Amino acid sequence: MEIDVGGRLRRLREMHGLSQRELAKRAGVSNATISLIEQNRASPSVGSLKKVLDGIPVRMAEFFAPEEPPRRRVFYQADDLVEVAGDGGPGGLSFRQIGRDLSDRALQILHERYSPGADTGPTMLHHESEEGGVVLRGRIELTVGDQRRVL
Amino acid sequence: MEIDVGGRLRRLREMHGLSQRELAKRAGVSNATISLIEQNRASPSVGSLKKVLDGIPVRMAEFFAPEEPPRRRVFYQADDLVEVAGDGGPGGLSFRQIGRDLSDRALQILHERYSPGADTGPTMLHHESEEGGVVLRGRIELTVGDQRRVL
DNA sequence: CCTTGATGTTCAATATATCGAACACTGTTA
DNA sequence: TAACAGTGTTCGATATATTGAACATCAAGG
Repeated sequence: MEIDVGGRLRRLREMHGLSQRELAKRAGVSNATISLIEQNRASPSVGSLKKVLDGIPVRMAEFFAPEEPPRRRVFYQADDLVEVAGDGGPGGLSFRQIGRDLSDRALQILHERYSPGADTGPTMLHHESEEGGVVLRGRIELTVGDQRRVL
Repeated sequence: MEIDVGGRLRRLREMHGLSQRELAKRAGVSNATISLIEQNRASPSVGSLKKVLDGIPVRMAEFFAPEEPPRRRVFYQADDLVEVAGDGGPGGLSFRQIGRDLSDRALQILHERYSPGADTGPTMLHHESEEGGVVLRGRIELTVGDQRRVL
């Protein structure tokens, strides 16, 4: 997934009615730098980009925030599943989450795998929401509140 | 206004349980690069930073967003599975529901099985809620709104 | 004790970003 | 016409980011 840094910068600059030299002066960089960045002939350092954006002014998070997610993602491939457990390695547990960004979702779905003997530690996990699941293979001991079962 | 890129990267990396070398390998950069960035001894190019963040994974806008995205956690519980599809027979489809009484629940979980060639009929199923799932075995064609995919 | 494997750091070599100065082009004006 | 002031681009020199290999440290076994 490429980011058209140059294109975004050029659009922003022109939107604010600035020439490359004006912006360069405000940002404390050379006009050549801005030209090269806008042509994507150089990938600016974070520090430089920050200086340039401060001259417009635009904040970093704004700059990288997509204008609008073109379309809500509905389908995911097996390799789009995001490992959200601490250790994804073959020794521990694996929680693979459907979708990367859940910020506008009410539902989180995980595909979980526990190696034999693995557990989630001595402290109870807790959250303000409902939760349910199906054991597909193997046996697991589960504690919910004061109830405990092996499934 | 300075941005502690190194500190943020280090915190993110450790939060995900990755070593500098592991992350470097995923990102396609050298471990030295990550070390220098985390010490703020180098201001990475946006191209490099993008590669590194993709290895975690974290998006640029997230990385530069001042506030942290809310984290959610999940674990699970089990019960009797209740067949809720019309025909539970060996010829059609099978929807097995977690839990018998959903009257005080916000969440319904189903374990679904489709025989080869089975489908849900010509009329779209619809409901006012969010829905998600994982294909465990086989291939299925899915239509959501105007998007269609074979998973 | 001595390995082995993992960690993060440092260093010289190389790739790349950035600078200052030139270039080419446009429109304006004398 | 010539001279000028503005634009964006390109070029060689320099600063910086990035690399690959080394280094130092620590924990686990033998």
